[in-house]
Amino acid sequence: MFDPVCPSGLSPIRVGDKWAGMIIRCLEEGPRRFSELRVPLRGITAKVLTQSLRALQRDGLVIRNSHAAPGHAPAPVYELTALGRSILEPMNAACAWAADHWDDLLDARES
Amino acid sequence: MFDPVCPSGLSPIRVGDKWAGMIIRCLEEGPRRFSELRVPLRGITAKVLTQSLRALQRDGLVIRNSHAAPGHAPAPVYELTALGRSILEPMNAACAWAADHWDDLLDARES
DNA sequence: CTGTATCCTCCAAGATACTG
DNA sequence: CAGTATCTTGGAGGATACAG
Repeated sequence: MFDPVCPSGLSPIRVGDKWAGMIIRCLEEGPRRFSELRVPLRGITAKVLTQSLRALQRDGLVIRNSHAAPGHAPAPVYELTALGRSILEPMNAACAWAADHWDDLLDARES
Repeated sequence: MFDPVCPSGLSPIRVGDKWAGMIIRCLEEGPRRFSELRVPLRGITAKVLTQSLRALQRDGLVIRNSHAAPGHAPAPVYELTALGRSILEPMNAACAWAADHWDDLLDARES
């Protein structure tokens, strides 16, 4: 299990629901299709991915484009909106914090 | 209802559990006692405040000091650790983002 | 492939009552 | 004042089956 907000799991900072941060990370490098998202997000079910994506659309962070080419099956792609890209900044700040203080967080838990 | 991460409620960025961000904000200006925290955090029950505080202690963000003076009842105070204060930085980044994009978030929801 | 429809489980969070 | 002890519940999230 990895963390949207960096190394993995311990950071108290979250973005949206359980998967939202990771979805945003997956869309960072460009538009992706439904099944492409399911690969890095191992373990997510179709239902939950749909739910998270709908929530991100509702909040204006992600947009769904239905590229229907004639003679082809419709191939919708999801991509970040400008708003969605803008949230990468605070996410990266959170990520940097988590990386900087990883040892402190680990120490606090085990002691 | 207000938001740990700024204006109020809509921001997809969260810190810890439901109350953690707000608790951290309440401790920003100095140590506070249990009952002092319950005032700004209106509606929180003793049980849930205890739980959140224990989680913050476990993660090393908050420390509980039991100032027992002779002849007085014990008066524990909660305060941020250095680690706890350090998380204010990414929280403020998230806060700034939320403030900057408040209108976008509102527009996305209502349309 | 891209979903929707059901059903189920678990747990965060609240209500309430009680204790040192 | 500063909690602990129970009980309850709404909803997030997962499993599985089915659909266009």
